[in-house]
Amino acid sequence: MKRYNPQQIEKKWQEKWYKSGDFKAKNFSKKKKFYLLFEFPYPSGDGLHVGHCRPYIGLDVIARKKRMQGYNLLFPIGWDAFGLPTENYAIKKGIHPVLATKKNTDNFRKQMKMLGLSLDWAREVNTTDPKYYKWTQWIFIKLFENGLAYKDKMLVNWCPKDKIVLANEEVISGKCERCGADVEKKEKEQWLIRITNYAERLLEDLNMVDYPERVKIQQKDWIGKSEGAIVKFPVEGFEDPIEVFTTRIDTIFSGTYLILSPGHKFIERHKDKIENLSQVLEYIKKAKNTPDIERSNLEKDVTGIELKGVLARNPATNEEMPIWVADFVLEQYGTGAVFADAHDKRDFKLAKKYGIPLRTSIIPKDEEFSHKVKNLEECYEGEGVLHNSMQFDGLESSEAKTKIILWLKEKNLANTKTSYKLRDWIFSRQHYWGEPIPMIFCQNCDWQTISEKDLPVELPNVKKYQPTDTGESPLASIEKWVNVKCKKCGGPAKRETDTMPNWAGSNWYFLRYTDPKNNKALADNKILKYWLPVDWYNGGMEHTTLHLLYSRFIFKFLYDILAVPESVGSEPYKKRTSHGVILGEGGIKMSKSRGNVVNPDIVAKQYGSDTLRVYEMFIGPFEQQIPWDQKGVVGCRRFLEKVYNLTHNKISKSESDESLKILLNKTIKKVGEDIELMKFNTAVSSLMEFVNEWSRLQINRGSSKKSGQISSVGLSKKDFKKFLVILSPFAPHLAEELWKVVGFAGFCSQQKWPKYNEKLLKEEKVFIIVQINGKVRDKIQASSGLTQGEAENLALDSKKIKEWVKENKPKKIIFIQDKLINIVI
RNA sequence: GCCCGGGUGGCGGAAUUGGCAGACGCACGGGACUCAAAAUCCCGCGAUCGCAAGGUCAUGUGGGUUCAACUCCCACCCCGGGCACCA
Repeated sequence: MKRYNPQQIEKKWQEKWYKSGDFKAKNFSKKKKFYLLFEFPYPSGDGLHVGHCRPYIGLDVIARKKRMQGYNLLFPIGWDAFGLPTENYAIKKGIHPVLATKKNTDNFRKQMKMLGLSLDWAREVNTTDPKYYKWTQWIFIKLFENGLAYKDKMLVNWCPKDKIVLANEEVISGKCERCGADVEKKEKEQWLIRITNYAERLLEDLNMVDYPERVKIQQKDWIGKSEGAIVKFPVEGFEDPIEVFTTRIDTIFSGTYLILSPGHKFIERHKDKIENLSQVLEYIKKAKNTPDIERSNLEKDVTGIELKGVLARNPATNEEMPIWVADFVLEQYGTGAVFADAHDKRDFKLAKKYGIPLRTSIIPKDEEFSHKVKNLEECYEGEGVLHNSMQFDGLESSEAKTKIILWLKEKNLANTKTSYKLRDWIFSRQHYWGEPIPMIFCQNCDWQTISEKDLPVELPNVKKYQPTDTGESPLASIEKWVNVKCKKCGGPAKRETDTMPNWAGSNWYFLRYTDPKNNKALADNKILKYWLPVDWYNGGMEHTTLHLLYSRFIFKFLYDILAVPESVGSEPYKKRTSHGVILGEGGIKMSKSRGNVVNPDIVAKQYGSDTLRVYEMFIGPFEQQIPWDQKGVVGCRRFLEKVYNLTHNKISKSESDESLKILLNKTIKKVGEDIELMKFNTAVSSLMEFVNEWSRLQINRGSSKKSGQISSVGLSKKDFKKFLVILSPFAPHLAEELWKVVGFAGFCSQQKWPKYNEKLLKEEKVFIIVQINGKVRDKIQASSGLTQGEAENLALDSKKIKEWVKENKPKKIIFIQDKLINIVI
């Protein structure tokens, strides 16, 4: 008997598949299109580990099934290859990043082919390819032309170790996302993108898409919409009032002082009126130099300083209010100023510390607690009933909010206002290995775009890839490249030397897949119209607030400027799912430094790619984190061997055994539904159950093991075909091999996905659970479809039940057909 | 602090959404085959009492709803993730 030898089988089928071109998507095919997408990888020097493989395999299972269901499937692949790791590697080894990228993508490609992924390799894209980033630059130019890209001097997050400006998104609790160093603040000119213009649409349009609820919630939280009011606080002897954003205008009557952020322009503008200016400036200087990590430490004592010599007035009470500066008030949010009262912990703390008067205006429901609040012993931040609030006394917070706004609005002292936490997107990086920003600066004519015909602005060769200590990119040192002529006045001008962040290329790559070779547009309009939107996009949870939000934004922008056909709609991804990370054994993160990385090449070499695929799907719920278990792999190998051994014989029966036929039907239904829900683990286990049953049946038929010729019992040719087809998304190589061995025509991967027979799902014989008072006491076999009366008779007839019931009369009987009967005594 | 997940055998996990808790796989124990081992196959495998039939207890903890709770409600504990002075 032949032995299962995946190493031999797999290579052969991979070659045949890729040669046949079966996985190529066809533009404008009459079949229904389906665009299935996973996040394209960053080709690191370390290669893929088993964790990366999980989403690829999962989506490949879906892809193979969809194709069998008759879809014209687009399942593409590409490389997100700009970025720091490659640059750092270049710096360290002195190898050009282009070469390093080539080496890494070659390795990734080899690994992915080894997994038998049914990708369309003809549409491969690479973000570092000038033909690709020409269009990334084109998008930037369009952003600029539409007033969405601008340069501004600002305090940026500066990583002193990586010497790079970080986006807010790249700062994780005050530390650099990449290297973990404490992030500093530095003032720099930066390109920014007005993503904030799209805040409302990015929020609102979440209603149009099928994303997991937690993804939507994270996006919503990140956008951080809050509705409130701008209130004007007049300042004694000044024309301009201080404006304050608040969501709690119901507490306005307790506002006893104002707090400004250290960078508030009021201070600079009215410095001559501030009596203690030098102390104030010192405080501000200190606050600005405090790293965010310390500023955001809630345990920390609050600090502040009063602006002596200036006073504001509460527009509701008309009382005088001292003006303070405190570092916990943020410049970037709202108006950079707040009114302070007893209903905010920080305001409360600050007032207690410096003896600023406080007053309450909200009473909580709890009576004992409300005493403490009124006596200013405790700070109450919630909503409640108003007091100390003149004509609004006795109102609930929610009602008071609308009424107070109306009242102040009439006096022109307030207006409703919506605020967002989302900030504009810092788009410059001072690094080599990124797309050059296609802009030129002329002293006389200001910033100008590079003409479209001169795109791409290719990355020039440099001697050193390190960023400079001044924070400029290494491009700045190439004078020949930097100095150009202004296209307007012909005078001397300079190129922008900053490059784009990683996200630039990944914002729109899924558009390029539809038409990867186009050199007239980022993609042809008709082709975009055919393929878009992406029907199903899977990716990691870590990209929810970064890549997913950015790419939705860029897509909306492209939609607005008609670079994307209108019929497609303004959301790029119809459905989003996410996968869980695979952890090392023992549940710790897999990482090179821990030395617990499992290489798929080694697993595949030992057990075969199909085993690796099946195991990665079987290991646990797809969207959940799961530790790798090397010992567990063997179970999947045994399963495939069993399939191989069972079928490596003549399959000749014309009709399957009834029980197997029924089970096969159930399995077809279960596997199909589970794949759609990404419940791959239970799909695999139901395939295992089927194979176990089939195998058990053969052995019971008394076939001789000695002869090594297990006669094929139980499964007909027709049903065996169906089985191979539903197995094939998980173990495509084995399915293809057996397809051929048994002598079926064509490729298994080209077959139709089988339909199950609804009639066969209902079993004729069922087990009915008999319970006494909700506890299982017996199971009775009966034909399906029994009525309550029939079931009752059967149940009460049973010996065991008789013993339990004895003389007691049933008080109540609950009956669920074909399932359960519960006798309450 | 706030917002999401999650807690089930020795382990990874199932459980049609309120109806047999522990499918499937690993590990482990016993047996068959073998001179022997590996491989393979069969049996067992939550705890506890019992020779057994069978009983009792058990899904993080404590309460509740229900004929019936892993599933629903309330309170709490623990683990993972996200946000974090957002006015």
